[in-house]
Amino acid sequence: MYANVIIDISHEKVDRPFQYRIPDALADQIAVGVQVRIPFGAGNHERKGYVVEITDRAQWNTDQIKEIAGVVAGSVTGQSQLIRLAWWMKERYGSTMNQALKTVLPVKQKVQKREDRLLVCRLTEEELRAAIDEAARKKYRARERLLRAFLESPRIPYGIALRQMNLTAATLKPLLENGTAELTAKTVERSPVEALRRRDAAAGPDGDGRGAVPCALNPEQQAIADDFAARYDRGDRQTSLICGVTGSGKTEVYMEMISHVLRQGREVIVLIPEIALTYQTVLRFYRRFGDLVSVINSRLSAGERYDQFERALNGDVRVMIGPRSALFTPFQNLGLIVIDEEHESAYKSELSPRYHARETAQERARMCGAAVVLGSATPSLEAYSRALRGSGDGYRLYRLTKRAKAGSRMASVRVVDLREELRAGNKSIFSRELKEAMERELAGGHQIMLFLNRRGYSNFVSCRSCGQAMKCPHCDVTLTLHRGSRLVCHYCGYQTRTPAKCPSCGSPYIAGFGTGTQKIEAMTREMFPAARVLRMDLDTTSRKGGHEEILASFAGGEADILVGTQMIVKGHDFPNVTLVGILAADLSLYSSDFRCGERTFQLLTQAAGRAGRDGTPGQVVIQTYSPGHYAVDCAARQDYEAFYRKEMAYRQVLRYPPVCELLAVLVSSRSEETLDAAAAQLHGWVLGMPEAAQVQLIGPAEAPVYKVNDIYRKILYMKQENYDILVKIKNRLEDLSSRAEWYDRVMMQFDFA
DNA sequence: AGCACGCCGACT
DNA sequence: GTCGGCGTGCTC
Repeated sequence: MYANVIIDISHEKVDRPFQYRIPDALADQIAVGVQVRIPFGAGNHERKGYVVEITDRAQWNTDQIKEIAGVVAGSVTGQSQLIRLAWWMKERYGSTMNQALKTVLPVKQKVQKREDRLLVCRLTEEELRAAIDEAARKKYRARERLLRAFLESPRIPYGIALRQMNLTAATLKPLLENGTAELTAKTVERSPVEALRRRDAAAGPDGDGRGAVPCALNPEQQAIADDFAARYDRGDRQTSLICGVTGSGKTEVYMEMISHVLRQGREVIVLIPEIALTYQTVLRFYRRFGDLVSVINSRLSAGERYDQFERALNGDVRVMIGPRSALFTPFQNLGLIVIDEEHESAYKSELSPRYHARETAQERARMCGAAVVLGSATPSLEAYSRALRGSGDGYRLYRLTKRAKAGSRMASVRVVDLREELRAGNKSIFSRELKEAMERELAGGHQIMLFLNRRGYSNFVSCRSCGQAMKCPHCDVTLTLHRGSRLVCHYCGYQTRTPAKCPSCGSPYIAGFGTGTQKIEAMTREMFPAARVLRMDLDTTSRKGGHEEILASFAGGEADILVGTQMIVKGHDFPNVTLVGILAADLSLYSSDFRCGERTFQLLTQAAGRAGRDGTPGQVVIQTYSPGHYAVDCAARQDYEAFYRKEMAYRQVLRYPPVCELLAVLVSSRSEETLDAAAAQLHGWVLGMPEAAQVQLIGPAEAPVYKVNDIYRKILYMKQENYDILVKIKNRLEDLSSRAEWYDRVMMQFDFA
């Protein structure tokens, strides 16, 4: 017997199967998907590879075929379906087979015991605060950070997991010696399900966990679940799109569908964007399905993730919840894939293969006869247009129009024109209307969320004399001002201090511009000194668990105002929030991405949905310089249909997806001349192809950020209704460029939008 | 990717 | 005469 093996080298030249003999001793261990050790090349160096096929036919001179040296310990067997999925991904997204296999097949890492010891603080709160002040005064930065972590740790009073912080022995030792802190042998649970069980021991799942007690659905929800079940039973596997406003109870419908599929002995994958994958979300599934549920998230180590996959393979787990990568859970009899918040951009991978979870889920489902259910309050144009198409390759559209909770009303939304404010002499970041509303709600003892859509816009420093902005020496972007006077490049990580004099004109008048969350927080405190303000952004959540801690403390009423970026608007329930302020709706509106209108609409709609969910009427104030823009206007009116028609018209005119397929070819090089030559040649090649007349070519033009890390970048776009034609062109370009003179000095990346 | 083979310049 | 530069080509 022979095994066809993909060698673990991501290079086009060796990205094809190599055939090896299976020694008798290994015959029972080798199956498709197994990782093997094989001698490779003239030096017979041992490398790893994936078995992708087993055959009794030698496709090579038998005397030249080498033997498999061994099986990599603990590799997964029998996932031929995932191998086929990897092949499809390689073809669809243009990666190497090796890269596709790596994303699809879990690899068993050394299962390192993650026995975190707990560091417990022995001080009272008062003493702790004093100790923090002292550390701050003496400028013991590491110690201050550690002591603050105690204070901010709500789960176990003043206890933190040791590995949570990068502690140096020098910091820790004095604290242990003077009795400030103590190390306990108690381990901290790493597996989210373990942690869940522990934290929810009292609540427990309803019923016995197997087909447990369902909660009552309203007639609308029930009708959808029934229709789905009927279709499922007669083998109809058309993709479903559930379109329902925030709070309309999509999750209950998913659970009913999941129940139905589980009863047929099949398994289920539920995809949720990482950012919404919180304790509360998972708890709902756990309550319904108990031990059948498992969760994976990015915080799990590779080994822990593997453990969860192994449990799925053994049948110990039958519902897997997780982000994009959970799609590759090795279930044997997968019956349903649910993708919640289908429109989220997190479903598109940034790494090669740059797959989209929605498309890949549909392919996986097709392979094993499973159904796909998508859900969103603001569906992607791709999904909604297919839902409107109906039969054929269209989706089955279900609508949830009522809010599930009785008495909850939609928020009232007001749009404030910031240009008017400026004309009226108000230069503050708070419009008069927002300020008044905030004062009113604070007086009423309610909570407020302030949302800053900061993407693509942040603090920068410029010279007031010559107007020159401080730029990264390696990239074509302005540097972002961080805490203190640190200037950071968000593309390459370059850091510097704010110079004392302008580097181009020598003027000492240098100042920060723009508005970041830190600044908003400071201004909020200034304007409302009595209010307790909490900030949530990348800086405050970078620490593990920081995200949930902040949300938990806000939900617990420990603050009146929460200031933050995108992450505060994603699927959290704060019953006491009656006012949501969107400080600058247009910040994401004018980027160079053709989806910026869609993103803005989704973000604003979601932010607006945060207010007034529990019977208390909610208000939303949207501040903007573009009150007339349809993305802002439609979001204010909570009118998805109107937005869809406008946006679709725009895509139609400019032939953007989903009207057309779009292929972006990103070429980059250290040398501008080489880049120009390569881009020009690519352009020429496309023009010379027989399909040239049918594709719309744009560029090559400089990429939105032309230089990153001292590497120059250009983009060439191609539009075509027929996806296969673009793939053909892509393959031909790859082939031609591999023989080009500049091949090893130019990077090429293909991305299907 | 890595490693061999192979064909031309400055050294014991 | 030989050691070593890295250009081209192959890997089951």
